[in-house]
Amino acid sequence: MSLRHGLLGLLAEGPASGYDLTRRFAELLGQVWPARHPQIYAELGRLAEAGLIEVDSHGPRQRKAYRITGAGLAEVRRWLTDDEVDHTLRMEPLLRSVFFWLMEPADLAAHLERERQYYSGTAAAMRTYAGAKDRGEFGTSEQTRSLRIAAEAGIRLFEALAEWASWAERYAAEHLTEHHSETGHHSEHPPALPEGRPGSGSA
Amino acid sequence: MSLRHGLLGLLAEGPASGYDLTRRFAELLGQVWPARHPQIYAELGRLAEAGLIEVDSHGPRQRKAYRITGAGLAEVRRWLTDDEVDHTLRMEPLLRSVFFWLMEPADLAAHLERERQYYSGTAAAMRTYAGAKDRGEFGTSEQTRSLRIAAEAGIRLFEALAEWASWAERYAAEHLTEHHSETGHHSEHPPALPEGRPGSGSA
DNA sequence: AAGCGCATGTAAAGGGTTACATGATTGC
DNA sequence: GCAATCATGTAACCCTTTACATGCGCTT
Repeated sequence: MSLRHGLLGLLAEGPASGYDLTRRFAELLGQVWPARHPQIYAELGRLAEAGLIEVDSHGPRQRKAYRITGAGLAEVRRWLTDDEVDHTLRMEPLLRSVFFWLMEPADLAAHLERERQYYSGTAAAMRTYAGAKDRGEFGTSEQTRSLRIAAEAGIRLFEALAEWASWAERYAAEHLTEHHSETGHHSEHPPALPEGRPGSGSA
Repeated sequence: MSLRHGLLGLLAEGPASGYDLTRRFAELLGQVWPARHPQIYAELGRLAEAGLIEVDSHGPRQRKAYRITGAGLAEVRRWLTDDEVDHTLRMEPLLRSVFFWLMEPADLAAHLERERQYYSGTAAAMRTYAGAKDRGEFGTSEQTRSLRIAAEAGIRLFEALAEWASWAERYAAEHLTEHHSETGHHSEHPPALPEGRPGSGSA
């Protein structure tokens, strides 16, 4: 459960309301840790009850800003230094790639081309953003420096994916097109499998 | 909900039991789409009820293998070609990176070094695996080719992350160590929070 | 006064993990 | 016979999303 710590981390920069945090999460963290407002409001309630944050001010409309407490700040720091990193990755596009052999070559080529464009577009947007930071357009605070590091990860990740998609297009064209019908028709049942394999190893 | 389609995709290769699929998910897909056995058994039940898979055979012990149906095969293919790709990424290590400014420089350096090792180790393991595939050690079926493409994504992704961690170590040493002390000394407590900014916009 | 965007929430359902429970077979 | 492993499942809980609901304040 990292949403808790993500919220504490953002609040470490200064007071903010649930609404602020929702937008901040979407803009800044949406790419690596999505969170919708109901979850954020609920978590803020729990954080307040645990004494890690407290109400800072009430503003116009029903606006309610929270402030991090000493205990809260200690807790983010404990998380950052002591808690084990969870390397679990969940990425639908890569799950799909395992099943590319089930696709028609033409569909696969189109798919990979769309993916390539998506990744390189995202990488480009991040590169632009990082460039602005490097020119000091967001100041030179330590928060900004951290964000610059995060942006660099995004750039490298999405560039790697764009290059992968491009590589995969070529690889598939070479290795995955067989005599595969030009008719658009394909066999009802895929290659029947070696039956059984009850306790077989795999990989 | 991609677990459903992941299971169908694996079953497209041939009949398998919940137990087989659990291990297959862990070995093959654990890195991009984790799934535990209770979730898998539950989903298999739903898939069978929906007519997308059916019981193929009962084996020793209580083993119960499923086989994909024509409707199931059509459904995976529909997913692969028609369903929009969900690019949502969830990656705790990158979430953390946004909050690096809250860490002691020494702790951060240690953290980044551990991360670098983790990523380059994982990339190396995948490279070895891909090499075996390239030497034809797993045959030359279309399934194997697909897996080779997926492995390539893993290699590139983890290599990119390893290089990022290495870059971040240098960047942090240069930009994130306060007055850039050559003394190796740093203050006990990082910058006290800028108070205030109640209703401020963000980003 | 109408409409939009701000701002906060609740309810219900879905997806996913952890812990618990149980029985069958194989190998020693 | 005993232990290890195969194999399946249930129950409870937690995390996350979607849909619904409401009210305030600003602009036109």
